[in-house]
Amino acid sequence: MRAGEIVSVKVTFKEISEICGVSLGTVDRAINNRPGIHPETRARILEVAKQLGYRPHLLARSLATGSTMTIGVVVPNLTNSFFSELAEVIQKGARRAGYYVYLMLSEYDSVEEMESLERLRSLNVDGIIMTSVNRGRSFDAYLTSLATPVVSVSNRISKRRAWVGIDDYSATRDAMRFVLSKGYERIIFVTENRGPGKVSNLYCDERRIRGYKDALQASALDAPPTVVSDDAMLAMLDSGGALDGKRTCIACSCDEVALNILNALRTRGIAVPAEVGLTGFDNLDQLEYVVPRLTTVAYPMERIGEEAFKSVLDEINGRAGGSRTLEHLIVEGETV
Amino acid sequence: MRAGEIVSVKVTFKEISEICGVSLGTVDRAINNRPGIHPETRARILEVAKQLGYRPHLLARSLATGSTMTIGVVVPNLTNSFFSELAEVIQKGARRAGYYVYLMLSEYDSVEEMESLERLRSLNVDGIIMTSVNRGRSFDAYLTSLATPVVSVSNRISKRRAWVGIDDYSATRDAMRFVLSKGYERIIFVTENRGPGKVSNLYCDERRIRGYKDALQASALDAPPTVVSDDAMLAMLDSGGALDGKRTCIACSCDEVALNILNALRTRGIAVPAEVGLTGFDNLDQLEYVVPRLTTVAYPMERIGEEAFKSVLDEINGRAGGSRTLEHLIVEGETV
DNA sequence: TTGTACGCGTTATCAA
DNA sequence: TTGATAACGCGTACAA
Repeated sequence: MRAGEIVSVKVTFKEISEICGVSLGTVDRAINNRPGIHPETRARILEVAKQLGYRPHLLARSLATGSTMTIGVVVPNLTNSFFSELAEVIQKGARRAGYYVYLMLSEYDSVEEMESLERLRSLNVDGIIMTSVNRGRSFDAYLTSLATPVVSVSNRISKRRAWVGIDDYSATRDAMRFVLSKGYERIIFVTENRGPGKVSNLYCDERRIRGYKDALQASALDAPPTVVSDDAMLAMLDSGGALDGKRTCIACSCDEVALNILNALRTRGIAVPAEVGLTGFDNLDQLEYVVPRLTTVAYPMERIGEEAFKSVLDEINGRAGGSRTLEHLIVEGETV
Repeated sequence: MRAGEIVSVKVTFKEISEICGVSLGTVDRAINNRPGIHPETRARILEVAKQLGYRPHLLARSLATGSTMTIGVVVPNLTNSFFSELAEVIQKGARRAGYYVYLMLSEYDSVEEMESLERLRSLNVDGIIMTSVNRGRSFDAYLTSLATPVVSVSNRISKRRAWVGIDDYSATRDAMRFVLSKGYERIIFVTENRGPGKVSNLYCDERRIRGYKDALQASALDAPPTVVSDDAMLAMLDSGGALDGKRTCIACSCDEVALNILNALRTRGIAVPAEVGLTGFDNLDQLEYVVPRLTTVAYPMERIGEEAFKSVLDEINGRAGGSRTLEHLIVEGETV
């Protein structure tokens, strides 16, 4: 074995201390750059540690210190790029601050989400950022019982819990007003059907639906608000119920749904926006590649990630995390 | 405090043992369902544990057992949905087997990738799956020094290391043959320029380039193989150098690049495939929303994730992980 | 069936 | 400047 060669044997403070003829405490002082050690001793120990390929045992360290420098991130999936963008942004921010990320997926399943939280808690993560599919007082109490800072993104869990997102209500209302200003006589609101056993009554869905309804009711339109699932919307298109003469716009609760509807419309030979209007929500990166450009609601994803991380970090350090509502913007595409 | 109420105080074997008037060993037998304990004792202990809201301390457990039931996943980013799809698939597979995922991003930076690996090693993950941006014998030796199973996906690291992917060479050659069969007289191959400081000579890029070159050289075409970066390709489009009369196809090393080129062509009013052909590689889910349908190379992402996980799992359990080459398929879209 | 004692690798406190 | 020792929470081998 040559000097400097990387070795695969597990080397701990113990081996180093024996070789150097010092105590564990001194090895610790050298490795972790603590004061109260002779420079020469430190140099000698560090040299040996390097030769042996010493690697700190983070589990042992965390057990001793109580801190893991890790935050948990729980999102429904990575398929919807809203979540993968969010996860990536949080990852980068965390890393800059010396933190790392444990990623868990809930699949829009409330039980899986709870299991994820249990595990993160058992792993002693320092904090958790989640787009929660659970919510309400009892869930909030449960989170509190974790004795770990938890901040939510997008889906508000309760009034008292730190939350970062946009004003979904106003954003949707603004979008609907924009649609109405274009002379549409009817707007159908489409939400995502996530399948059996999956959570459907998400906070941000509700806020968006309310924004839609209020915008409609405040308008001169006589057509009542209509909220349907994406499945139902497709069925309506097939039955011809969607286009009954009135100038109609299909407003989707998120881009993901809007893209699917756009495909369905294309398949059926229905022109957008000539025959029917379409709007989304999120302004996903992938919209860049979709023609026609979707009219949607944009907001700064990077800042959401940053603020969410800042918020957990505050709570980790004993300060109040606090909620932040970020600004939104209507992206005037070509589908309305 | 009511019975059954969730409590936030940290509760360990010690508290439970004191309350129940038994030893730590007995608490362990009850909690971890070990034999050699009186059913009544067990029931009593479990009841108390439940009341107190006991949660296992996974760090302590891992320190004692040496196993974390966690695998590390290192990918460049989550923006390219190839990676987010992969991460999600691995996540699900791991979870089904009782494993969890620690996610790290390398940003196509070889140093960041090494740091990620160091951390995963220090966290004592049981295994690692990565789309490596480093490679070669010395890197392979470094991985071996981690004393942790590492299998690579897509980018092969060395001949001896377990790897899961497709035959990039044949896949690209097949795609090029398909393009040639459509009467194209020239094919330009475009790779991704990941920016300064980022890795560019990836294994799969190289394999695809070779497949491209060999297909061209085996053809009747007199035009020499031309490999350029996406930046350079855009410049060529502006200078008009790309379309000089010959029937040309732009073959991209991945869908991500192809989509960007497609946008560029659209912006410049160049019709696809009428004026120029275009192919991608990966068959990303998001292609579903892009018109015209991109001609590309498809492969089963779920199976790649499954096989990769199966391979690490094998190595974790002391068996040889082994490499697997999965099948690919040319997706005949509308861009050639 | 139950209890004891040691080890996992590190940090932290107190003496020396 | 250094060393010894007790945590941290749990697993495990052995003894009772």
